[in-house]
Amino acid sequence: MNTHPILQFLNEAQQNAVTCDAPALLVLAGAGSGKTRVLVHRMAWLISECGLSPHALLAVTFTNKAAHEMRGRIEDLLGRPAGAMWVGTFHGLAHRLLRAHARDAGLDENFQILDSDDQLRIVKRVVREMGLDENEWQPKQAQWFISARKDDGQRPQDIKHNGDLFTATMTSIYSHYEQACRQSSLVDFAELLLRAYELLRDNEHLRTHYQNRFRHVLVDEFQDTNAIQYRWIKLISGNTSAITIVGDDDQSIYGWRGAKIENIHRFQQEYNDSETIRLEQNYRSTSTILQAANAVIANNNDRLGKNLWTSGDQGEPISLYAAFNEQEEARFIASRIQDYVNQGNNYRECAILYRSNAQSRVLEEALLQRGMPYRIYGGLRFFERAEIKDTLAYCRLIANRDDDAAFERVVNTPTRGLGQKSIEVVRDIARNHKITLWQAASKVVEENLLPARARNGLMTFQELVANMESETGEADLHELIDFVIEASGLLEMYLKEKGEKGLARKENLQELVSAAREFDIDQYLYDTELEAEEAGLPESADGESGLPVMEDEMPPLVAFLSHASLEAGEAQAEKYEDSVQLMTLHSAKGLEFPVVFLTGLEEKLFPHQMSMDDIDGLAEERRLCYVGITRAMKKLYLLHAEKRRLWGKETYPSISRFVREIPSSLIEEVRLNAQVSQPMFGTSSLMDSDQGPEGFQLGQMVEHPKFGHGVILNFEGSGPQARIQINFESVGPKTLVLAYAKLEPVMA
DNA sequence: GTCATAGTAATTTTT
DNA sequence: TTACTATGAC
Repeated sequence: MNTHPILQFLNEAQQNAVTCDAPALLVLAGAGSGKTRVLVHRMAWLISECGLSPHALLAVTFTNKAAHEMRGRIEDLLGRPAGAMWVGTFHGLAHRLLRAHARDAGLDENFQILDSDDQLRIVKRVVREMGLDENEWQPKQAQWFISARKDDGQRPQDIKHNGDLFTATMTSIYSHYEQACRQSSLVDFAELLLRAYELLRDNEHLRTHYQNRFRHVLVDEFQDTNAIQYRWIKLISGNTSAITIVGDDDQSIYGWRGAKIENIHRFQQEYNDSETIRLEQNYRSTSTILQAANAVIANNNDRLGKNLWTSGDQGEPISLYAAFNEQEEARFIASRIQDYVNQGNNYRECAILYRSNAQSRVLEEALLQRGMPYRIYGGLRFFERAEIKDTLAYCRLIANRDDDAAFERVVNTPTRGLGQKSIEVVRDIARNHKITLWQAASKVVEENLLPARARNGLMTFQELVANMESETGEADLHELIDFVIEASGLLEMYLKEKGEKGLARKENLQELVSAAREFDIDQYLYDTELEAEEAGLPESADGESGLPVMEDEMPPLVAFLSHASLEAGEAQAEKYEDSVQLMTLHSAKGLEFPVVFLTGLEEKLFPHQMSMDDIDGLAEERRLCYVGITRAMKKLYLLHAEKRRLWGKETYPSISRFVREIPSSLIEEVRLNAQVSQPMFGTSSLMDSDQGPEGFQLGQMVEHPKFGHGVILNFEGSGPQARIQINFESVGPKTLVLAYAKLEPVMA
């Protein structure tokens, strides 16, 4: 056992991962195996033992939370600030690159970032301006199309539609949308990544610079990377930098968002000198819980393979409860939590997880009824609130009059007599002259193209924005925002809202001012830190190559606006109160709780209807289930309802296949009168493997005499009753009685 | 410009 | 069922 301080308290696999000197390292880290710890310790190791400067490290994560945590922990470990180290999210780092080299990236210095809300507005406008029917060509769908293509690295000209009307139209919308963004100097989230990639790809000078600078690139949650992120990582690390990726193929749950689980396989192929280290010892859960998780995930194909184990106790059995309906499910949970808390524990140790947000209401009601405190994750975040976005829209116009998204948002907020008609006139002018809305508005005013009232409204608006700028020329950021809130009339408008709402909005606006004040200070501290670090590093290539360092001259307002888009803030406050935690399975990833309730374990709900028809969707649902199970430390409850109201209709769902994939020996069924017994559901349906009755396997390709080829999705029952669900290429999913189905396996 | 009503669609979410 | 959008009446 190595006793180096950095390696203390790490197990052997963790130590190997920290000290590995292969040029490319893949760490397959199971749930609860100390993934972040390894990453942080490896960075500390590289700095203190391998002599790398913090300047030469690049660490990438997906969420701001993870990035902050990583930076904090590495600074703790090193005992000093690591300002010069690039630690951030893909989007944050891409943004940083684009700010530093805006010109080379073909962007305006003052470009701003669109969040998905703003993006949708622009897409909507584009669709309308193209004269397309919004019902036939839904903006939401177009937005999705554009993002998906960008995530895949495709520009409109790269897309081949082969006469396909859908693709052709969508591509055309994409193209028009791009133009609109360019005109307004706006960049959406996917664009940040794509643009940053293209910047390095097309600019050899910059590429070489960054490849030389970053001697070691580390990526967290690698299973969540999309195509363009992978390519960006490859490009920036070049052929000479070392690379460490950490991930877990079994926890890939964002395939629907463009994440490519195959990137892990690709990495192994493309870096043929790579080494793979598995972290399989789990420090979180009881062995019962781990066995259940392992059994479920074993039903997936194409895994890299990994078996979690623990040296800990077997712990309590998993409780399975069949509720009458969703209300009863909720009441049961509430009463169990009550019992748990009465034994001297805290609410915050309990988490209720569900597949879709719609399920949360009934759960909330049950908790409310008992007066139990709870907190829901997800929902509107601070910078997404209407009042905040309105205020920031004014700020964006101060920084850049050509920001059409901001213009549209507040040109008539608060109302100043500009209805749809008037705005339509402005839009027309803008489109016909290929100018921005602000420029078009000026033209409308000058040439008197609108009735007096509307014309006055436009003039007032333009003067208002101009005044805001001149009045606050020398002011600090928070003073500017304070001024905008007042002068725009937004405060007055919101205070008129009835009930508590107006007051809450006012508080949020005040909160925005304090956020701006803190941002001023942070920004100042960060800059000085950075300079100090850079100055102390003579080997830095920045000076001699004439490349700008970072954030050299970003105006505070532009910096703050970017910050607001990139870090939407916490979803809900009051996080210090002891409360039950409610969230979707997706948002539970990365968290852990002593007691976990997995709700709605029913076919069509979990696995969800929309993911049931193909084997990939099903595999992702199963991974989601794996994530859910592995959140639990001590006690896991599985719940399903026999009757559930779904969209106003009563349904009688059957128990989720995932429950049946857990060995029955790990489960005890909770009966209504609180007695406990062994599981009762059909002895044979509780199968401990993915083996079908006749040796067929889930995901296997089979041939049916009538329906042709299809993939096996599920088995139900056994004996003469046994049925099998297959997704046929010709007719889609079908459930057949196995005994009559005359299936033949098909060799791949 | 605001309010009421009808119609529609309905995972998962971060940046 | 609900929640959101679009439309039409005042």
